[in-house]
Amino acid sequence: MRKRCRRGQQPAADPMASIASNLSRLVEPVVLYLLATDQAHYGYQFLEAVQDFALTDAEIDSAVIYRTLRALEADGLVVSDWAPGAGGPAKRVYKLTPAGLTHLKLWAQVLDQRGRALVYFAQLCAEL
Amino acid sequence: MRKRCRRGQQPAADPMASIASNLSRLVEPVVLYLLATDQAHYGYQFLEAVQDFALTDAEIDSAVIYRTLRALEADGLVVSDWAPGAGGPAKRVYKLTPAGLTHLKLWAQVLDQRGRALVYFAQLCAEL
DNA sequence: AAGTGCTATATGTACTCTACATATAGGAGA
DNA sequence: TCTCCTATATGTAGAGTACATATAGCACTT
Repeated sequence: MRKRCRRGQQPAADPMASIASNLSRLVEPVVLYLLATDQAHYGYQFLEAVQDFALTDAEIDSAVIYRTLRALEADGLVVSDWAPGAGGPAKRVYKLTPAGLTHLKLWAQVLDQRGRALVYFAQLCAEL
Repeated sequence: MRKRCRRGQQPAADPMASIASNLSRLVEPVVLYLLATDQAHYGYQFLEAVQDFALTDAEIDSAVIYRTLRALEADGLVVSDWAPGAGGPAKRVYKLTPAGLTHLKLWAQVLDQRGRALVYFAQLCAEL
């Protein structure tokens, strides 16, 4: 059988997880939200905070976090500064810009709409 | 500004649409559902049926439909047969297999879960 | 001094999904 | 013949991601 699972690791053990792995990770909106609520301010911290966040149950890759943050900065949705490491290496600390907050609000509207559509679709399927 | 929009066409005119375009199209479950409910049986028909279906408001590309159907067949979730064209070229007609129906039910569970998470997340953002 | 482990950022590579473009072909009607 | 609608298919490129790897600071142990 062809590999249906973009993200490997599951040896077809859990079909639910295998399907869920095909959904977008939505790292961008979660990162923006965590910044907006002061729950995380630099890459390594997001790595832990995002896992707790239930938008996806898959483990988020650190590479994705770091690249997402850089992309957000390139778009002016966040800004960064280096902070000396407190008992460890230096951190690149991020702050949300006004544009970033606006962007998060847009994400919220889109995700609400999409979420309702998904629930509705699931209900249609359940009636089969 | 970097191109945030994987699917082009919007000239930054509608930021909502631009964000929504970053969401997965979820063509696979919709195709399975349309097959299960006898709403479509071949590629060109899915092309129209999928547009009406509100899981995504973006226009679905025909290439995606055809490749999705072939992939589903490679996995044994659907089977196909050629049917002579009624006033037009021949059609490759698809049927859902039992495995395909099972797969759709799994999709439904995953999407219900994900949908609720999205709505919840949107609500958290709205409280900002 | 060297080794281990945690913190922290970053890049290289490969794969999937998708957008957009293009190719092919049958049939109907002008 | 030309054009249009129906119908399937492939080529290519970009985005998002998984997995692997490289780097370095600091603390603690041996």
